[in-house]
Amino acid sequence: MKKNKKPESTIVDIARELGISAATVSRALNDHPKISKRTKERVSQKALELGYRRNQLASSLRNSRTFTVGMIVPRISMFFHAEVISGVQNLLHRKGYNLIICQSNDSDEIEKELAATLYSSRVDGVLVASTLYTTDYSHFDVFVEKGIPLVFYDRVPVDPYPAQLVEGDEYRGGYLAGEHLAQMGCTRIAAIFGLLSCSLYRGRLKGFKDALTAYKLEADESRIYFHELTHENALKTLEILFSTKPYPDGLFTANDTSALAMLDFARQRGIRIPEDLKLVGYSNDPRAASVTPSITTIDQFPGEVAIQVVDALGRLLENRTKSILEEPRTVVTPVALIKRQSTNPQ
Amino acid sequence: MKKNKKPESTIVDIARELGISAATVSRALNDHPKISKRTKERVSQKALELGYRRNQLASSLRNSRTFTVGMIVPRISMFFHAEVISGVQNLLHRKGYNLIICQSNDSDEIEKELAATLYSSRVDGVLVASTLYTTDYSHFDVFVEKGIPLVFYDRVPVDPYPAQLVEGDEYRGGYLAGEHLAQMGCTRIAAIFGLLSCSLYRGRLKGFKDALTAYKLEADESRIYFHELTHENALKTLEILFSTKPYPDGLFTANDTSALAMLDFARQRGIRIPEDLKLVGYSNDPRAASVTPSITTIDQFPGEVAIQVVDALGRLLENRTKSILEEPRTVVTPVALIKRQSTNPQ
DNA sequence: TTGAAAGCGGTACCAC
DNA sequence: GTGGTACCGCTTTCAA
Repeated sequence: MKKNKKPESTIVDIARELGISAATVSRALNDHPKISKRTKERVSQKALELGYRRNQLASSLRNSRTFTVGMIVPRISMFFHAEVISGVQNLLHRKGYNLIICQSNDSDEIEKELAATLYSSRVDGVLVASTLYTTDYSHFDVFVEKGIPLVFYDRVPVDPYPAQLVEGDEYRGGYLAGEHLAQMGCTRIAAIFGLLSCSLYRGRLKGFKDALTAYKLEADESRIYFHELTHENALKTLEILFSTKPYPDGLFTANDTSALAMLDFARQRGIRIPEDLKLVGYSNDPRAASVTPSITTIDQFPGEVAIQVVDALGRLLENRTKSILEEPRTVVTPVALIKRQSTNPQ
Repeated sequence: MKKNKKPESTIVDIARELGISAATVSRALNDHPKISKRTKERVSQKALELGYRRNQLASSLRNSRTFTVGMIVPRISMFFHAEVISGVQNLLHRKGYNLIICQSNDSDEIEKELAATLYSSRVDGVLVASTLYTTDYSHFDVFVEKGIPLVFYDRVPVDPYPAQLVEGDEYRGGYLAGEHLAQMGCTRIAAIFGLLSCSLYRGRLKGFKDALTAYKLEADESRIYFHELTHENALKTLEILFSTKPYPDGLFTANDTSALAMLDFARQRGIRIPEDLKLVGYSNDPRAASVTPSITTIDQFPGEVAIQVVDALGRLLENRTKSILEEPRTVVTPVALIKRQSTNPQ
């Protein structure tokens, strides 16, 4: 099988064939107002004929615009992130932007490296959901310094950082969960959160505590655990929680994976849900709806997050060309309590 | 807030400050063997000092290599694809490649447009899981003609196309499903497949039929349905399937979403699973494991698919630089039957 | 071991 | 309405 690579054709080729200048071809292809209709037609005709396709690299180099956005997430396959990425990609595509996707695998080392790569690629903007462990955000400084639009979402810097933020309403999510458990009559409410180095869990914890206080149930610190929210970790914690009576009668887990672990644990130990224990998760993972009992959880509306993220980015991209200044701003996206069987005693 | 964009520094800046030529700086940064150690040190020192970061655009334009791979999938958030993308991104990152991710939303129009965009971006290679409706693959011809590595996976061209293919073992998946239902004693086996315009369902159908034949159960065409595999469509079909007795006692659905629909339908109609009907899905969606009864399904090992895809691409990328020819080849990735409660009568 | 200069493909300013 | 030309930042051949 012979490999006969067709050569790439350039505007110069078109120009030569048509006996006009490359400048004119460029203008024609960009629908410049001062180029005659006839020339435009001849050019686009010839472009088609030669199979010409713009070399975006050359164009970007010249214009300092790549029409490419970089995105860093912890893991692409996490339900919430997959949904956000999907939404973001669709919205960006409509605006004519490409999306370079990177995952940090929750390693701040990798995150750092990815930031450097994205900068090298001269992306027009960057979207970041940082790792659980990022406390030093200085690897993003380069974008701030160069005025490159930077939007953090979901997991955002805890300390002030000069970039746009799109956060879920974590406080409200935590509050709704705590309130719901209280309203359903729980009095010994336990909770499992992720590490407080991450913005997410700070807000959820605060909301949760405030809700208990509001319902005259003081949050029992000894029943609140903090660790990476994996299935295994959850099982270990549950083992402890259910080692001494009185057992908790309510549990809030800051993700659905941990809530699913509780279901497994309950089955194994003969704990009835919701009769003996009421359970609330977080994220509205599809599995939460399909298990029996289905799990009450907090929806984060990833589609809405995507909209807000792209919106914030869009404003920055426009302002950049108009060189208007934009103050760092925080957008808060809604959450909602999805009531299901795990808290419903009938 | 003042916007004091730091200017980008280039190799020319470094050269000027050091009183050497840009050529030398370039070579030093690329660790060229003939540059003195001392010069290299001075250069990298100064680069750090000036906050220099390579402009990958300029480099790519010059070298005709972008170290960027484009990927087109139907929907990023579909479980299987999210997993593959995740794997692919991690593997490509190790090889020093970026990943531009695009979704066709199962529209062949969009797919066409995306192919053009990726070509314009001069990606070094392209990975595609095409739409359910793509029959004309000519929008990918440009990659073939220009010798740009092209790998189809999962949903691959049905007719011969000169590109690398990574396919799941659809035939075996269908066979395993049919065989399992037969072995569990089903005699009136129904099935729901996607449209046969898509490579996936052709293979699954054939395997399924062959299995039934092997077990002396002729596949009853009137119990086999073909349509887009959504929850709603499945419910409609089930309504028909369960409108006249004798009801089916086994059902194979070519995705898990449809199997989940069957569960809903069964609950609503008082059909007991697995007692009255045994059910097998496809994909090993996380929900299939968590529902009650849990659903027997076919695992597609997305991680393995990712490995094979990147492997095929990697070979092409290398061969391209060595300009060795590579014949179109098909890699088949394994599938496995995951037995669960929906087919287990105890 | 290093420098000068051409050029990757396209764009935009300045002329005519 | 169109052409000439410099230039975006980096690489590489050729020469020294």
